[in-house]
Order: sequence, then C-alpha cells, then structure tokens
Amino acid sequence: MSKSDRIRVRLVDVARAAGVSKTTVSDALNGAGRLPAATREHVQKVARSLGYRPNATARLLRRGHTMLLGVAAREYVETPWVYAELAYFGTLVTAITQAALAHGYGIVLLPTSGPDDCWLDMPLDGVFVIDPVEGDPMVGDFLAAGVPVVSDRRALTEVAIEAREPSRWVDFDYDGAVRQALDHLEAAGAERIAIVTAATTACFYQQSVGAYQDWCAERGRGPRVAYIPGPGLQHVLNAVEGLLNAADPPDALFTLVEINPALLLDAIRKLGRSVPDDLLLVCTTEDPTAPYTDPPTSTLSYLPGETAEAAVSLLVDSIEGREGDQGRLLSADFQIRASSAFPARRPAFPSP
Amino acid sequence: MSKSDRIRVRLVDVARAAGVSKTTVSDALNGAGRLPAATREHVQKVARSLGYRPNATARLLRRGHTMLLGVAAREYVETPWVYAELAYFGTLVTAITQAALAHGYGIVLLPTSGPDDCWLDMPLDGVFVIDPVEGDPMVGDFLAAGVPVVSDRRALTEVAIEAREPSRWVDFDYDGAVRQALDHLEAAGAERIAIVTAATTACFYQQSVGAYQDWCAERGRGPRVAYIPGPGLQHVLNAVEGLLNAADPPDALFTLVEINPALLLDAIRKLGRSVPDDLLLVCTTEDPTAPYTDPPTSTLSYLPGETAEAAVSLLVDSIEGREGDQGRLLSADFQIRASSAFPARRPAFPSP
DNA sequence: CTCTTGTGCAGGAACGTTCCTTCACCAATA
DNA sequence: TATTGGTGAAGGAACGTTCCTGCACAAGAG
Repeated sequence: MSKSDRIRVRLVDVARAAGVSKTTVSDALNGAGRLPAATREHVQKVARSLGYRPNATARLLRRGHTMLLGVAAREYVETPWVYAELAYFGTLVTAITQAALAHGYGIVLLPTSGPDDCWLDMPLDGVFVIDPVEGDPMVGDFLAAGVPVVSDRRALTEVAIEAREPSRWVDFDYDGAVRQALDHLEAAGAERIAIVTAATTACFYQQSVGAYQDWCAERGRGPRVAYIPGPGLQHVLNAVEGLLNAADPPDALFTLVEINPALLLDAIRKLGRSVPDDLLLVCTTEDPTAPYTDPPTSTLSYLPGETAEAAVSLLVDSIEGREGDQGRLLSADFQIRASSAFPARRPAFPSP
Repeated sequence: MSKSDRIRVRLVDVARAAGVSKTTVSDALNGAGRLPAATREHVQKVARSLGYRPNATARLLRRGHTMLLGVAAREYVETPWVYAELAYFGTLVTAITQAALAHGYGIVLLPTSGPDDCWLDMPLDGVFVIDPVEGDPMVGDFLAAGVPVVSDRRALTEVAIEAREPSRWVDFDYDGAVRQALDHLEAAGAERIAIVTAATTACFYQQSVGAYQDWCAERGRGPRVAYIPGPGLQHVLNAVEGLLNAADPPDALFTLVEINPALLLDAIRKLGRSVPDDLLLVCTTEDPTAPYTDPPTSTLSYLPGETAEAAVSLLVDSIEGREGDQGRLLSADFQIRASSAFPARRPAFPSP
C-alpha cells in the first residue's frame, strides 16, 4: 500500500545477492575474519549497490550495550521539561552531550514525568539524574534495573543502599560557595544582604539558604530571604521589587535563582537604585552575558562543564566495569566584577 | 570479579523460578494471553521478588521500532553542539522533547560531527535535522537507510529526490516576516535601517538578507548589512558598535542573530544612543526576557513551539506509515513593543 | 602418499523478547 | 460415546545481528 512497505534490506539479502553466507558479509563489512581482499571488495560493492545499512537495534542486542546515556532533569517534576528556561540546564545538557560524545556515547533526553516507570523502556546504559527529589523513584527504578546512575546531588543514600550498586554522584560545596560570596559582599561594605531563592525542595536551594542563615546568625544579623513560588522571571522581578521597596531595604542582593543579569539591572534601575553605588549585586548564573552588562555582573557559577565531565566519566567507569571514584566534590567558581566591587562611596541610605 | 558481573535476571529466569514457561511470564506481565488471575499474580510476585526488568533492546528488536527520534543541529557543523548559546536552539529542543513525549517518543541528541556516518549506529525511528547544510550528508545517509527525516528548511531537494522517500519539511515565510518588520520600522519613521546577520550559509540568513536587500532596492535605499563572523556575543556587540559609529549611522536596527535584548540595549546606551528616541530596535529572538526590558523590545519570533509540534507530527506520520502533509509553511510572530514604537520626536541626527 | 598447517568460507547458536501455533484437558452438547 | 468449545499453558519461530565452531580444500613437510 504505502511506499514504506518496501522492506529494508538485511544482511541476508546482501548475502544472497553476493552469493555468500551472512558470516562472510558481516566479516567483510566489519573488517573481521579471514577474507581475501577480492571477496571483501565484492561484498562491499554488493552491499553498497543494495543500499544496505545494518540494523542498529539488532547490533545493540548482540553487543549487549547501547552506547546511550539518559539525562533527566527532576527539579520541577510536574513540568515536563523546563531546562530551556534556565541557563544552567541548557549549558549542562550541552556539556553532557559533548562529554558523552567524547566517550562515544549518545544522549537521550528523558521525560521527567509520565506513566509509571516508562523511562525503563529506553535502552540506556546509564543515566544522569539532575536535581533528584528526595527518595526519587526514577533513581530507584534504574538502580533496580541494574542501570548505573550518577546524580549531581548526593542525597540519595536511602534509595541507593538497598540497591545492588549504589549511585555515584557529583556534588558541590554549597556552604563554601555561599560563604565566599557573602564574605566578599561584607568586605565590600554590605551590611544588609538579601538573597532570592526558590521555594523548592531541591538540594541546592535548601543547602544554600541554610548556609546563608548560618552566616547571618554568626553575625547576629537578621536574614532577608525572598522565595519565588515557581519558574518564570516575573516572579523573580516581583521578589526583587518587594525586597527593594521594603521598609529597611538591603544594600546588597545575592540571587540564587537564574535571572538574566542585564534584565535584573534594568529592573533595579527602574526601581531607582544604582549598582554598585546603592546596591551590590552577585548573581548565581551561567548566563554568558554577565561580563558584558553595565556594570559587569559578579557571578557564582556551578560549572556545568566540569559537572558534565565528571558525571559522564563516573558513569562510563561504572558502565564499563571499572572501579572508579564513588563521587566527585567540586567547588563553585566565583567571579568578582564591578557589580559587587567596592563602590567609591557607601550607600547613603536612610536607616529607618 | 567486579560486582557488575552479577548477571541481569531475564524472562527465562523468572519462568524457571515460577515454574512456568516464558510465554506465560510474558503474557502475565504484559496483560496478554488467557491466564487466570491466580497465575498472573503469582508470576508478577515472582518477577518482582527477583527484581526482573525487561530488556529494552530486545523488546525494541522484536517490536521493530525504537520510539526514539534523533535531533541534530547543523548550523555550525564544525562546533560539536552549540545550541545552548542560542535561545532558539534551546527552546526548540525543549519543545521537540515535549512534542515527542506527547506522541510517546524519546529524543536523542545527535553528534553533528564525528567519524563518517556514526549517526547511523543509533537506533532511531526518525530524525529532525535543524538547519541542514546544502546537500547535507547526514540527511542523505538517513534517507538512504530508510529513516524518515524532517528538516526545518526545505532546501534539500537534490538529496531527497534520489531517495526512496523524500524528506518532509517545516519552513517559514522569511520574506514575509522580514518585510513585515521593515514595513513597520518604515511606518514608524525609520529611514536608515541596518541589519545584523551571520556569515553562514544557513538558509534562514541567506533568505532574510535577500529579502532585506530586495526591500531596500525597491525603495532605492542602500542596504546596511553587518555580518558577524561566528557564534559569540562579542561579535554582535562589535558589529553594532561598528554600525552606530559609522559616518552615516542608522536610525533603526534589525538583528537577525540571537542577542540578549537587555544586553543589546545596554550596549546601545553605552554608545550614547537611546531606544526608541534615537534608534528603533527589532530583535529576532526567542529570549523570554524581551517584554521585560526597558524599553520592552519588539521581537520577531520563529515560533520554536509550533515548529517542533509540526516537525514531530510530520515525523510521526511518516514513521507510522500515514500519508500526511509533505511539509508545513509557518509564519513568524512579530511582536511590536516600545523599542520600535513611534517615538515622540524623530531622531534629530545630523545627516552627513 | 600421509600428516600437518593454513586459508576461505558456511552453519548455527546466541542476545532477550513477543507472539503465533499447538496441545492437553475438562465440561457440555449431540 | 464421539464431537465441539473453551481454557490454560507450552513450544518454538522470528526480529537482525555477531561470533564461535567446524568443514573442505590446497600447499608444504615428512
């Protein structure tokens, strides 16, 4: 009926056409076996003329591994796939793809929601789970199925310990990173540092806010935390407006959520404040535009490139049966630029 | 030796443990066959207790399709995978992933370069090729292998016609879109409109610049085109600076390349110009921050969401043997905001 | 003229599923 | 008692590869 009824040409078809056995065809095309050059070339010519292409699935079944790595972002599990909103996810996925390619693996983007354990239908050799939720069922399913898992957070112990092989991890020293930024702002003269964070259970936010609160407590300062309720930059802008219009406004802002730095500077300007004269600013972001804003924005980066490299390498070690590290602890990258530099004069803001 | 030597539990293992045949196990777990509830539950219990998970690859081989769609970005073929740099790619990939998921397909990110035809080793049911180059070998390989291809540009005829099944396409009316933006700028009073484009062979830039030149010629105006040599926002900023510092500077800017609007406004401001008073601005971008800049930026969007929807639907039709459309022609979405609105006064720029 | 060694290739098992066919069994009907 | 019909389950082919084993033949050594 349809033109796609034309059946695909298989190995045996080539064998018949060339008047040899399928072993000979396989050997000729794969460069294996003991074949004289004449036979090899003949078979190759016939295969080419028939337009033969090996069936990838059959090959994978035979070989036993698929050379495919899954990637799943779990932070907002209800949203199907959100990474485009966030520069962090975008760069991370890119970096993972490149790193995987370098090891000869392909990348499959996994649904974060879906019917039950539909993710197990994909032929994967390993999975990288970004921002797993607590007791993540996806992680459990894969480990139970014998598929190695690497996560960018290591809060998976309770699931992992009952599995045959615990999941490996890549993690960051959040506490150190947050303190580095806060110390810097303090040294630059800030006395009322506010942070903007997300109202999620994601490990990154939990630990960062915790570190911030500890840091404030050690200095006897009241914490100023703005929580945004979900993804979307309007929420972030609202939160910033709320902070700056408060009775006792902050003299420094530290954002944990992704926000385009130029846009944030715009918003701050519209609220009648000037960076860095009235307000110091540090953004947690992977946005490559940060150095080009006016003034250039100080950033805290969680190095998607290195995360990806480490994750893929751990995953591949695990898949290929090598005993490698169990995990890798990375440090964030803090870039100081003019937005948080020591201003000529300290804010002459009226204290209430 | 290693702990991963522990062999995976297969269907036959469950069958042996449950004292039944593999047929019974398969039927019990898949809800097929004629089995009494007792047997079904017994088998399920045994399977669960052994931690059985079906092998995805074997299943795919049997079923004949993999439910996997490939995605390849070809614009900068030399760069391994660049989409994070460009909001268009990011949103497009996200949208494709979601659309594919809705049809029950997964997404595989394909290497754009690599040894020969390594992409054929992936078990794909179909491929979406973004921005194919002329006579793209990847498109040819897939079509020859009987894998349906959909592309977001239709300039593939010479490859497609020799294939059994020509590739399907999603395309845009670039000419109409460019003219819409230019007409709008003209109506707003602009007399010297410059565009910023990329020095690539990609269909989108070629056709858009062509439309711009035609439009200028029809009005007897000299075209002002700035070409950027490669990816990276520094190039864009340099190009803008070059245009605005020229002897006879433009009074309107129309960017075809991706650039963060807030950042561009920053740069224009630093060059001593004000949008929209001195300079009107229209950006081709998918950046969600455009409505939030100061002033809000007029944008031309090539609707990654609709592109993805159409592409996946064409692909799935093709895979599942339905005779569907051969292609889909979409229109770009032009959003007029303050950055290109009629200013109170026309630029009082000195003509040379 | 045998015995070895090597070459060129064919046969068939295996990978782990799904599903089509067959078969035994039991009860109800003719 | 023979026939039908339905139920429960087993056997085995098939999906398209790869690769292990082994056969036939020829050439050289003894």
